[in-house]
Amino acid sequence: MIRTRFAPSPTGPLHVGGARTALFNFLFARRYNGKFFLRIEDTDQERSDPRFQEDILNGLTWLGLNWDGQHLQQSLQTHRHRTALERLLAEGKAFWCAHSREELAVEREAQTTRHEPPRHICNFRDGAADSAPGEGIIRFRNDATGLITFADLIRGEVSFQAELLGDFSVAKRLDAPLYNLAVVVDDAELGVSHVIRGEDHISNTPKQLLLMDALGIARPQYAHLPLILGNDRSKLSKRHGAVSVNEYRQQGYLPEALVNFMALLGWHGEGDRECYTKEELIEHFDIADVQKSGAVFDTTKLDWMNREYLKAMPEDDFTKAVIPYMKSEWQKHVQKNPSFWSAVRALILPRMSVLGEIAESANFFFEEPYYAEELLLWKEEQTPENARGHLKALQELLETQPPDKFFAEDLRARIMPYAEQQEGGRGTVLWPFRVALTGKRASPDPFDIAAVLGRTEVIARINKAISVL
RNA sequence: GGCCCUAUCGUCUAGCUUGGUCUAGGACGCAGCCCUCUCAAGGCUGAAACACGGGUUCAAAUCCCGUUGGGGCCGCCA
Repeated sequence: MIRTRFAPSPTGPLHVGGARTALFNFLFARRYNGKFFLRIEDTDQERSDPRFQEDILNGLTWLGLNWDGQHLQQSLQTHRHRTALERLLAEGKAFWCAHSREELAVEREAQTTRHEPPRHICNFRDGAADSAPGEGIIRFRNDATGLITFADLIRGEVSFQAELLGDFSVAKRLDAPLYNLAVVVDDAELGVSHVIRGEDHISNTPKQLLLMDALGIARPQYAHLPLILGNDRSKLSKRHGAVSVNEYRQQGYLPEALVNFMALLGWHGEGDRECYTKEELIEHFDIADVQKSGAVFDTTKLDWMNREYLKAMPEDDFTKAVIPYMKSEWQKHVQKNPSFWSAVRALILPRMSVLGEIAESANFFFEEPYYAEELLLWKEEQTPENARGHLKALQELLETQPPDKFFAEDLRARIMPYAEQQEGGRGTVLWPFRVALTGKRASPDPFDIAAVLGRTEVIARINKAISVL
């Protein structure tokens, strides 16, 4: 049975790199009807924060990456870590090291200047007289020689020289395990069959392998995912901009789009297909199809993908999703006027990448626009007098337009013949018309907008524009 | 500095296992055209890549070696 896990540390909000790792673990487990677990690695008391844990859980839930059973809290497992440590100590496979951080730093620096591999071969490893149990930290006594090799599902065979690892640390105290030890013990406890994690963990793997051998734990399969990169091709981090899942959620990206996009960062299915639902991803995902090299997180493609998902969304779902991004007055207006909203939606949808843009792009449907006089003038050459004349003509045409014939096509049929005849072209009429309604350089077609706004409001806005000129 | 990973358009990638069908395919973005009062959407067209050098071979993006570039890790963090 396939068993995977996502094991984030709650030292920051869920970021896209972590989310992608979680996604691949999730897909792999679901693909083979296995289990996907979530374990919070909160052994670092200093840096762990329950608020980050909250953010991680929320983010995964929002993305639809549901894990099996209750999530695990690593800090609650320390009795198991302790048992493992005591066993290693008793068998002479681990020892207490009393070196200070300063001493270790000096040693490392000297090794670097001598071009030697940085490692700590500890002189307390044989239980030197001046090292007392309980003093300093616990290290693994690394007597391994030769190559440590493991098969990576993505990269093939990966080997390390055992001697280069030195006597690495495994715990600060008996009840304060360090990462490598905790991971090994907890993965064994969960029965994890496949460790799927970021490539940045590849150099931890030989240490974990050594610990597993010492503890008599069977090795899982490994798959080290390529890293998600920033624009400068270094590991994606805060300085690259928005990296947390929550930030994307707040901007109005859809979870389906983000999942689809993240899946394509390092994975590619058959043929030219780009769009996959979560279920389709589960069906098609194969760890062997994962790319080896890092992928830049380029949000322009995410924007496109989000637009595709937005356009494909059922109307009610879209409404539900976008409402939180509107002012409360707008929300009320939408709820009271379903046909109005339906028309607005059709006009703004093709112009929208993320839900949060609604505040900017749809304001004129809900509020009277403000604009500078010059904006009403079509190109530089139109005079205010000319524009005012056209607006007055529009006003008359609209006032004589029957209120029940105020659809976009009626208005077009009524106004276009007038606009066509004008010397500077139809723009001299249509541009001031559109600006009077929207106050914007860029917007949907004025006839469509006028039909949505209704006769009274349209005439009022034209009058206002006339008074401005 | 040591170790490890990696290398196809600007970006995400297909192709590499089983050399020839690759004048290297798709998507995003970009440019142009159509549509058009504007901005989108939509339609059409286009520019754009096998890091380099050696081999092996009749033939290499595909196999081998080397170089260079990029990245990661080197914690009493995870």
